[in-house]
This record gives sequence, C-alpha cells and structure tokens, in this order.
Amino acid sequence: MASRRASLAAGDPDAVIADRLHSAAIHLLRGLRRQDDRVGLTAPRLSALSVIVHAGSPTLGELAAAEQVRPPTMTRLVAALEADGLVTRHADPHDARIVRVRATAKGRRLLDSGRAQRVAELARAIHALDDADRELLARAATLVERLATGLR
Amino acid sequence: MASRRASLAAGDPDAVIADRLHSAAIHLLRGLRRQDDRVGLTAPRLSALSVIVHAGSPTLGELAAAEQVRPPTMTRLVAALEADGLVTRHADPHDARIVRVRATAKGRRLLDSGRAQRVAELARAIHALDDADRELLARAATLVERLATGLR
DNA sequence: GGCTATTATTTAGCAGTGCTAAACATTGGC
DNA sequence: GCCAATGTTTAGCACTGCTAAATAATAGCC
Repeated sequence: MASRRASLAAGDPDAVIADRLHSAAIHLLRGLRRQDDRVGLTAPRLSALSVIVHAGSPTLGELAAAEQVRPPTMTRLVAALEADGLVTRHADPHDARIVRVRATAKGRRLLDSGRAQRVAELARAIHALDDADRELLARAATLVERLATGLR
Repeated sequence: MASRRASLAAGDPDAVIADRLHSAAIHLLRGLRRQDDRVGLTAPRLSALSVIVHAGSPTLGELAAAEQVRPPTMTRLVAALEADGLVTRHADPHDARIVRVRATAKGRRLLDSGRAQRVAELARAIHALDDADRELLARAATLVERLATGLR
C-alpha cells in the first residue's frame, strides 16, 4: 500500500487529490442523508430551491447550469418543487420558449426555517467559487474524510 | 442574506458547517462523475471493490457497514462486481449463513491500474478517520466547494 | 434432540437522480 | 414566409438506496 501510494503520488499527484475528495464526498453525503429527511426535501431539490430563492427568477436552463445537471433533470426537479407548492413557473414575457422559476412564500419559508437552512445555505456560495490550489485541495480531502467518518 | 447567515451562525455554527460540506460534496461528485467513467465502474462499486481488496475477504454485512449502506444495497453492488468478474463469493466454512467476498486478480488489477486508483485509493483511508475540529471543518468546506465549482 | 429465537443474506418493489435521444414550440435571420 | 437555432419537455434507460418480507442457518433452551 505504501509503495502504491508512493508510485501514485510520483505519477500524478492531482489524481491522488481527486480520489481523496471523491471518496470523502460519497461518504459525507451518505452520512448527511438522514439529516435531509427532516426538511422533507432531497438534497438536489433543496439545492435547486436554494438557487431559485437566491437568484430570484432564473430560467430553467440557468438553473440547470448552476446546478451542473442537464435540462431534463432540472425540468423534473422543478416539477417536484412545483408539486410541493414551493415554486411556480411562468413564461418569460419577451420569449415564450423560456420558463422562469420563482419561489413561493412557502418555498422561501422552508428554506429559511431551521433544518432546511442547514443544507441549503451554502449551496448558493458554491456558485461563486473557482479552482483551489493543490495544497488546499489535499487538506480539504483529509478534512472531509474525517467528517464523513465522524457522522458514522 | 447577510442577516440570515449571521443568525444562523449565532444559532448553530455546527449546522452551518454541515450545510457547507453537504452542498460541496454534491457538486464535487457531479463534477467527478465523468472521471469515474474511465474505469467503467460507478463510484459505489469502485468504493466497495476498494474495501474488498483492502480487507481480504470481508462478509457481505461487514462490507455494508464499512460502506454505510444497508445489506440489500451491498448484495446488489457485489452482484454487479461479480458479474464483471471482479470479485467472487463463497460461504464461510464455519457459518453457512455468511457470504464472504474476495477480489479476483482482475479486480485487483483494475483497482491498481491508473484511473481506478484515482478514485479507489482513499476510500480505504476514510474508515480510519474520526471527527475533525470545527475550524478545520469550516476550512474543508470552503476548499471542497472551490474544487466542485472548478470541475465545471 | 427438537423447537424457537436470532442472525445473515436475498428477493421484491418503490422512489429518486441523472443521462441521452428525440419531439415540440418559439424565435430570429435571410 | 421559411429554416436553422434555441429552450424546454417527453420518453425511456441505468443506477443507487431504502424498507418489508422471504429464506436459510445457527445457537440456546427445555
């Protein structure tokens, strides 16, 4: 194992960093999932709602780009939020092809209230970030791993 | 937003940390998914294979616990790895209820070779970690967010 | 020594996410 | 007015994760 790690590090240090973050993130999400249950929304829906509240009335395509999913996936996420009365959709007055999404009072309330906030608050900040340097990345991986394990 | 963030931080700083990591992890995994494709295994399968190779011949239940999923989920993951010829299953000689899983040479080769290693290497280390302190956690969240966004 | 409770795994079926391909509607340029 | 490009939706797939219930085998008890 030590030799493998050494050869890996020598061959491609960036790959090592990516690996570490990947596994850490998988375990973190598994550990956090039960917390999501308290809001009654899955993580992708909560994350999308957060972006909608933050952005005002983004188009469906903007939303998909912000959340890094394809348009059909966002169509379905928005449909679910709409079915829960958390958002509404309406055509853009200048371009009938475009669908704009807005949060309802209920949607904003959900996002503001306790548990939802826990998961949603930072989804917004993520959109403003850029590449981190290698050292910071390696340290981040270690920290996330510890958290994921700590959650059990 | 500033006021909300302030009130949140004042009310429950731990919740803020959890939120940040959660969103960061979601976006990170989305960004890394395309890298997984190169090995031909999904992340949960690769992660399970990594634990199997590392552990030798864990039982299905041990594997489920290590990966933090329920036994039925692990049954299916192992079945998929077996179908790909990456692992084999056999009954425990002392207790016929138990199924032990072992990696094949092909499975070990896959894990050792290039791209697979990228994702699999750290899954093992995660099991040895414990809670990180608050400050480290907050910094980790920021770093992971940056990475996730940087990946696209 | 056979009954019973417990333990380990599997089967069945559901909900959710994410994808691509293709359909559809609308816009804008020629 | 036609045609290509743009934005969204529909259809259908693969995968993960869950719970509930079935199945199989062990271990304890009388």
